Amino acid sequence: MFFFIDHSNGVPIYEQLVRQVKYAVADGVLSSGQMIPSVRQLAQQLAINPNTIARAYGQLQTEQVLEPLRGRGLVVRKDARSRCVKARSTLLAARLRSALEECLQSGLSREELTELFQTELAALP
Amino acid sequence: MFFFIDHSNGVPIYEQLVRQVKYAVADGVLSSGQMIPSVRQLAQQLAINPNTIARAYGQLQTEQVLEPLRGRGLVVRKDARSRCVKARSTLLAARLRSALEECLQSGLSREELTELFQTELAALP
Amino acid sequence: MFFFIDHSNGVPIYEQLVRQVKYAVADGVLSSGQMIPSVRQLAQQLAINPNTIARAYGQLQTEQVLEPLRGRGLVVRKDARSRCVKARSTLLAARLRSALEECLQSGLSREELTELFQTELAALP
Amino acid sequence: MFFFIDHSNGVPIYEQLVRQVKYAVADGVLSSGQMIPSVRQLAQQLAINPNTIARAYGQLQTEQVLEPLRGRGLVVRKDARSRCVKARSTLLAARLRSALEECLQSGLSREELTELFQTELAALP
DNA sequence: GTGGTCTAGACCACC
DNA sequence: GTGGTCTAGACCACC
Repeated sequence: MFFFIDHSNGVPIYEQLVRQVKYAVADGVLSSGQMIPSVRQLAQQLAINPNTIARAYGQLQTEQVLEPLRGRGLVVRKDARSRCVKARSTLLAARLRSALEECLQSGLSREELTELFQTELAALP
Repeated sequence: MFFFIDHSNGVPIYEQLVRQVKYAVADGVLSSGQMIPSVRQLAQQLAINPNTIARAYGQLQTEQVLEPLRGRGLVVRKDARSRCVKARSTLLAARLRSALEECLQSGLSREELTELFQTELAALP
Repeated sequence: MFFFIDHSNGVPIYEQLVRQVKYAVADGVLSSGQMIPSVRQLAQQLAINPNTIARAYGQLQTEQVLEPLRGRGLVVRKDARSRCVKARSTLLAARLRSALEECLQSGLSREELTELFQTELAALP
Repeated sequence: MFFFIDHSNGVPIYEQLVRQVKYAVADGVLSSGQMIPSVRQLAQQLAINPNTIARAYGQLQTEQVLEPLRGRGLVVRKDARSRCVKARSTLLAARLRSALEECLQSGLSREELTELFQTELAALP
């Protein structure tokens, strides 16, 4: 699977999972009707407490991204993609905006910030 | 004074204070030898518990940004600025980088990301 | 457990704990991966406020001696020993040096000081 | 004068002064009947709050090391020397002992400690 | 007046 | 269960 957990960045693990599932659906990597890994399987794979996975999956059901397939597991809802695309925009914009705000409040000029953006973007794989 | 506390963003208050003091020193808003507000005074002004301020000030001493004038208060160390400029770069770069990483991992292309950056930057005051 | 708190020597309790944990790791009494007592447990055992323990544990994380297993507790980092050996040397040398300095500045000769050292060392259990 | 104040070692300034006066008397650098600097003069010279000097001098009177010379200042009592020699022994022995105790408790062997002692002693001016 | 430490206890996220 | 943060308030040394 394609989930990456960062144990050290302070973002709750279940929250990282929720986001990554949404991103995968938005991006089409996970498509409607597709089954996602079982709680146990993913817990083992990521070496994470099953409760944490369950919590993420629960939230994704509440947010109408996943739905249970009677006794067999969870699948991506067929109306999930547009919802996830929207969610992704919102989440990313908010994340980026708050980083930019901190930069400007720290005294960085817009020019310095733009330069920093380009440097960092270029440095990413 | 020029400190703004966001009680809702999950970042610990003492951590927000530590950063903002560093930014202020880096930016020259606080300069060497200058006294910073007393624990009690700042606590009252920000409506925050004095212990929380003291914790931030303690950390800033450990990081050699502030030094005590025994019994009189805390001042910015004379060698603090370059240290804070460096710290600011590190902190902001890390913050921005992790936001960009999330954007790219979510499936956004570099072009979309650059566009998002410009939109968000333009929207900020 | 093997921690001893001296409430009367002026050294902050959390600082005594930080040192003793470092010494225990340096000495191999605590080894990598080993869990340390929980905040509440140690607080009860030493009849100390949990906050004080938490403060010491927090500092030990900052200094990369301990790391969290989220939701389960704190363990000694696997690279902590060499760090603690170094820290122990530094701490003890500084402590001893400052005692020796005071002795010499007081007018004691090196011979008298050496004699005092031997007497005191012999008197210790 | 021959007083050295270390603002960074945590020992209260007045306590440093009290000790140093006792050491000077014990060592014969200050002898009976000799006047010591006035509160104001010493405060200015050491760039220290006069209250702090006054507190140290007060304690030295209580401990029968100094006595007032009606309206003209403080002098070393004529019976002060033996008292100070005794005090010096006690103070230095206690200081050294507590350093040695910490060393042994940290896991250092007596041999390592003796070696450390010799190294540190040799390194002092 | 200043900061530093500690206690007591609440609340939180995570597991 | 775990640690982390914060509030409230006491007490201390120092100036």
